[in-house]
Amino acid sequence: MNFPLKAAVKCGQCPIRHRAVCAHCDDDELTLLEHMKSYKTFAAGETILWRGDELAFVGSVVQGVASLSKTLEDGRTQMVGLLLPSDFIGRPGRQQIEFDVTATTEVTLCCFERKPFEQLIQNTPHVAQRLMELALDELDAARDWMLLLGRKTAREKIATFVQMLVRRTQVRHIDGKLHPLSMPMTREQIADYLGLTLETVSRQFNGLKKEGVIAFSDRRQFEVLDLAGLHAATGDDAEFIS
Amino acid sequence: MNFPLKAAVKCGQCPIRHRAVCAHCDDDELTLLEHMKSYKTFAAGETILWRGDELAFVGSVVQGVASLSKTLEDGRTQMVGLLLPSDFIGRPGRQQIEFDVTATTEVTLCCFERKPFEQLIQNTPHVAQRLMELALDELDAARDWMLLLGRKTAREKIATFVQMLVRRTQVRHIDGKLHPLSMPMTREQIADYLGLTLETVSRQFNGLKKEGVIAFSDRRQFEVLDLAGLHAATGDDAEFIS
DNA sequence: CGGAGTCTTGAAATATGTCAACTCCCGTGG
DNA sequence: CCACGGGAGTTGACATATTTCAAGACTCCG
Repeated sequence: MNFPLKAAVKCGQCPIRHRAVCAHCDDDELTLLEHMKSYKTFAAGETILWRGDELAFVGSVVQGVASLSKTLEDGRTQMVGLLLPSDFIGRPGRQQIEFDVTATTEVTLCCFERKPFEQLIQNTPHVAQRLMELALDELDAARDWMLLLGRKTAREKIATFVQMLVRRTQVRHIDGKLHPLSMPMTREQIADYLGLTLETVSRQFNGLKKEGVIAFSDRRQFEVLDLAGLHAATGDDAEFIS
Repeated sequence: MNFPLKAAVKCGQCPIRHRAVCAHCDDDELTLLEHMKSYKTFAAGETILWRGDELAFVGSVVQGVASLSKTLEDGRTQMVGLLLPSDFIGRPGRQQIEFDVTATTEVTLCCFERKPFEQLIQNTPHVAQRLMELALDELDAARDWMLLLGRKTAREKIATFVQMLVRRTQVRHIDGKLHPLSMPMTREQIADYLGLTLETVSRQFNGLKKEGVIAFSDRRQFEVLDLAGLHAATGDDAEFIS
């Protein structure tokens, strides 16, 4: 982790201004936050927080991807959350977290010290409310993931994962074909996210490739050729696709 | 569902008074709630809410067990939450839910109409705060369940499930042996909760029985003979057992 | 007593994991 | 510039946990 830089970017120009914890803030509130915030950057693979750590700071992901993961006695691990830009780390009233937070790619966080931030929440309903919304969104995502982990086949898991990437990284589509996307994680990380092994992940990607649903340029760059085919491969009930 | 009975029980004597959404309320606030609430009872197996339903009411589980579940196109289903007494159904700002809510046993709910309840939240920070705490608790539970679904073996899943029952139903222990507990669900429901088939659930219960970890009196009544053995069988990291 | 739902148990099928070899890619250092 | 090395990814053969299919046992209730 490099040294915390004091507020390099004005909140007004921040790329996550309208989606992060500050989304509902007015200008006055934004000024308050601006004085409290500092940026921290973590290299890919670096651990941001360890399970059980005293939570010194909380904050939003500005750039890059971070992940939450849990580990069993014998080392098996499961990702329990993927944090993309605008997602928040740390919760009011929790001094510690029961999972590791790791930088999956290089990550930039907009951090606040926990104590002052919690005081701010008391008098800033806009922030408290947004925090609630973010928590509920995470809960929804967690429940979708439970369905995936408990009941989907390897193929469905991979298709769902790709579909999520498409949704969460805003991309333009040109006649049903999507602009190139990049996998923000290694096969092993994907495996830990989907409850599979990295070999199975590799095989299923190649399965979808052979069927012409996706195409790889690079091992990390791909595009979706058949969006309908992708949806069909997720196993989800079509009636409820959002 | 029987007819809603108007506030049969005084909040002061309510069994979930100190844990439900009203936990932090003072007497005045409680009086407010008391005028809004009504009880509804659902028989075992009855559906309380369908996925996609307009959410007319929200409320707390007073008695019994309800479950949240999601279903795939072809009918595979996964429980994504188990609601025990004091747990809350419905979230501020959400008009609908994206899972089915079903009564697992006979369930009594303490209900509020959604619209008035949401207004009440605005002026009652005690309720809003408690709602946040409950949501965060659910998020924690969901993440533990993701680890279970993605990475645990059938045996570990069953052991974890039993452990959860022990924790969530307060029971006295007598020299490491626990008073009889009852399974609140069928083998099939347990299977849907754990991402297994009912046959596997049955086999694993019998496995733990043969090893003397648990003992069944009835098919639904059992006791834990070896609490340490149970913990060991969950696969969880001992250092972090709470 | 009969029947339906629930649960158990067994044998066979299969999806995914495990183990191992090999390729590809990229950066480093001589 | 090339050789080297290591991490990441692929592919194959085999092992196995869990599912699937099927039959039968138990239990409650009309």
